[in-house]
Amino acid sequence: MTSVRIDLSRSTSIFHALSDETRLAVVQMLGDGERCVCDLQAALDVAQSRLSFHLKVLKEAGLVSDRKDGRWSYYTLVPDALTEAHDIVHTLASPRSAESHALTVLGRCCG
Amino acid sequence: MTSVRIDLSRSTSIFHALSDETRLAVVQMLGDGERCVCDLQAALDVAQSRLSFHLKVLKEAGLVSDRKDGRWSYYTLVPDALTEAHDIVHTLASPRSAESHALTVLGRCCG
DNA sequence: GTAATATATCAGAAAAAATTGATATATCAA
DNA sequence: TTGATATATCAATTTTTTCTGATATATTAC
Repeated sequence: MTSVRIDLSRSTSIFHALSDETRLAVVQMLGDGERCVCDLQAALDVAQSRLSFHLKVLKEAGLVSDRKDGRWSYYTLVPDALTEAHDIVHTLASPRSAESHALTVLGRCCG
Repeated sequence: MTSVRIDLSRSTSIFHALSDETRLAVVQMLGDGERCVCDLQAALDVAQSRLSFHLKVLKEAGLVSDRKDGRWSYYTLVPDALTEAHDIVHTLASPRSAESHALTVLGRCCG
């Protein structure tokens, strides 16, 4: 199994992005595929500037990406980012050398 | 594959607990096994009340448990909690019905 | 007993994150 | 062109989180 060293701040950034109910709901909706902001807003019933703020947090954490088409912005999950999050959690659950404070990701654990 | 419905607030609580470098470092150390607070403090070089605060956040999220023995408190990872975190992330990466806002955990994806 | 140690908790300060309402920008429709 | 729509951003405020220093409690050592 490959082993990749990552930094704690990347990990906390991802977890922080996932630590809010509105943002999790967005991620959940995007799990079904690309959505425009207007659809997210209609489904989640949040103020427009607030949704925009949360989308920015997700984007800065690398969890979603966006593209513009006409008047609409479409957001999509970045599949690698969730895989990364998955691997980090998996790694946290596994023992490693006590003296190493750098987090060593163990690599893909499932298909 | 079994499918368990969980709530968003449980998920955000877990992710919030993991969204801090000190707390991640603690989780990492506990990955090797139980540690007393004094050992964590020595290794992480943080103020005592600050470490105590972070341990409380982890404990309230159900990620660690503690036991008292004489003057010392020992903290351990709660293995089920990391498995739960792992499953939640795994679930987030998978499509599900758009109208369901409850997060449906797909179940164990790897041994 | 007294002193030292390990830890938790508390109050206040500081820092960070989230919310709100307003405004700006671009695009499209009429 | 005028007006409406989709979205982003900004400033001000509010809320939440974190940090610090002090104090409290229990345990053990002397």
